[in-house]
Amino acid sequence: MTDAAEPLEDLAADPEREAATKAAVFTAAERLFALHGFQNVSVRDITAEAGVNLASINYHFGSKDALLFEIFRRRTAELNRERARMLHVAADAHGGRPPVRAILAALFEPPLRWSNPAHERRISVQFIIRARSEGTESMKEVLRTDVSHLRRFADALIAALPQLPPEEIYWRLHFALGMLHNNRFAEFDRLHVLSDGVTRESDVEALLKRMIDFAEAGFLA
Amino acid sequence: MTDAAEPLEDLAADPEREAATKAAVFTAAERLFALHGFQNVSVRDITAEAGVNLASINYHFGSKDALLFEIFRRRTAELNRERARMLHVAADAHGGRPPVRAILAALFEPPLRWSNPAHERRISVQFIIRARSEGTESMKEVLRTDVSHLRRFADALIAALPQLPPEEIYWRLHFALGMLHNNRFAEFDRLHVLSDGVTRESDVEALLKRMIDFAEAGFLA
DNA sequence: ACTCACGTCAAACAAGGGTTTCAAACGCCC
DNA sequence: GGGCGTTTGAAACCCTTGTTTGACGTGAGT
Repeated sequence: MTDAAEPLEDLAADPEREAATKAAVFTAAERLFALHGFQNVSVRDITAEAGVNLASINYHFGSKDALLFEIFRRRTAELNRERARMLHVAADAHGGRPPVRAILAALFEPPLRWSNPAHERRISVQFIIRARSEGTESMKEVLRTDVSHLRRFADALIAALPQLPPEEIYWRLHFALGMLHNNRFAEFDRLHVLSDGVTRESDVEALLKRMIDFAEAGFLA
Repeated sequence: MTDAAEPLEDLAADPEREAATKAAVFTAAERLFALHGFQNVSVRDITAEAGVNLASINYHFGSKDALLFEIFRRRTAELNRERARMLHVAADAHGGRPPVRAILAALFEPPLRWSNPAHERRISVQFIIRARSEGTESMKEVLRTDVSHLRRFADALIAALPQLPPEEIYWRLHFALGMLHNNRFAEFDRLHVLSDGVTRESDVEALLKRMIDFAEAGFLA
């Protein structure tokens, strides 16, 4: 098996000699999984794209599922950290009770900004979104039970909207997340066809504002 | 194994005696696909659940993908038909220009009503939602290019909101659909954990009202 | 120079997948 | 009842998959 005390520091700035092929596998896998789906990518596809040997995945990660899970773990952790940071900043700026709009910004901004075509983490966002619908059982288990991250946002919204019953808040948060998770390449394509090219997904700043406007109105209804 | 050769529900318009096993395969496949995902269900799983021979799928449908596509075709057609009907009724009731709320109701009501635990088509809705994220290439092709159904709703919304630029309408329709497509079993589970059991997905009427309230406010923002 | 841990490589393995085959059984019509 | 197209049954086929194996190369430590 591999080592148990895994250095879970970021792989972007890694000690290049020991983890060269491991990093190559990681990035190639993330890319292929995000583009074609988890089940439609074989370990041979990944190792071919990364230019490494077939056995590398099992040697460095243990199994294909473990590799998947490690990508999932790292990317969701990064996303959650950035979201929590923004929520914290918003709380500080508003005396501990940020308004709905600021909470929604903390929820939407990180994934949206990262979806910018020029951003290095664009593919990571697509990977995370995909994990939600086609993830393995262990990933779904995490998504289902680890709600501590989301609870912060729910609590902030409950504090910002004291006139609404919490049940209503939970549902509206569910709706807002649905809006967000629908931002997949395939859905953009459909929208592009429907609008005859009017909609431009590449303008993420405009999209972010649109999403926040829509969701804020929904919360304040 | 179980009483599988029982479903005498006719298959829309089939001579019922010859298609007994075909119908059994159809319903078993829809159920398993909706519950466990397309790639996680083998033809052996389906034929075992249906209590028919392994070769039945290839004989009656040609291939596993063709079976998938036929279920997809039929269920989306049914859903689109019902939606179009409701939109038509709403248009008649409002002199050809139904308000936003009526349009959203036509969009949300059919899939939501069918999601009622007691409804026979509950599983079909989950199947359709799944097709959007894990469908085969041919299914995605249909979803991407066949936008005639959705165009009716977009046009109705544009007529109902003349002060908004069409681009804005398209995006908000995209958001509304995201809200809807997020209604998967797994997401309900997560919401259930988060809210500590406060939210009840079984109350589809309340959920429908909540969704329409939220989306209407977003459109009128 | 020897050792030994570590990474890499080609090859093979075992399992599961969808599909095909062909004989047997069935249903219907003359 | 006999013929004939259709459906079912059990078995096999063949390909892809993830994983494992054991040899080989490398490089630092003594």
